[in-house]
Amino acid sequence: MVKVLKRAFFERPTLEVAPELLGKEIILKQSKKKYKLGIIVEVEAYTHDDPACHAARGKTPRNEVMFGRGGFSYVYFIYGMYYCLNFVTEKADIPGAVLIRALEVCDEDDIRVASGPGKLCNYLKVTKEHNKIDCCNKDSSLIVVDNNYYKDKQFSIIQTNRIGISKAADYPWRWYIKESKAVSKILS
DNA sequence: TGCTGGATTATC
DNA sequence: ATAATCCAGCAA
Repeated sequence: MVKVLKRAFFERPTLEVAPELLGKEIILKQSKKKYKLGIIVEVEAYTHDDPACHAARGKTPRNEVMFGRGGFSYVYFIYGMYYCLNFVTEKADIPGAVLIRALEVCDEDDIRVASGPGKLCNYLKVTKEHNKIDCCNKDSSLIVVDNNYYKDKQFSIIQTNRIGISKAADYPWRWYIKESKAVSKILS
């Protein structure tokens, strides 16, 4: 039984949603019978009053989806070669999103094939075509479900600083699962 | 219209 | 430490 995360899960304060996404499972449908799965083990939060947020200086064609309802995907292209996957949070007109930074995969030889925001999109084959998908609709090609490997296990969450940004670098808005070997980078 | 730098990653 | 490689956002 697949339990797709509901709109109400995403339409809450970004800082509450972000850590709760840890341990949830992303399912991406690549074709009729082909799926890619991954458990979220690392996230970062970006809010409306956050200088590092793409939506900080108003609505643009790129960040438009962040101003809509929660539960939609926000995918953007960066550094000329990578895509990043986010889930929109908060109710309509309040921009906010959670960047998915790492997934743990079970059916691959390399447990770190999706350990980084660019690598995970490469693994799932996420592109700009996956922007603005309603992930609360069970028929969508991209959904987040509550069934997962960590669900019935004891796991601890580490909260620390975000990675790779210059603005508001001191905000402790990155969370990851301590026990996972697929976390992108452990700061010491 | 032109320029700058980025929510990255692999490699030197 | 730096190259790879595009394009959004802003200045003019």
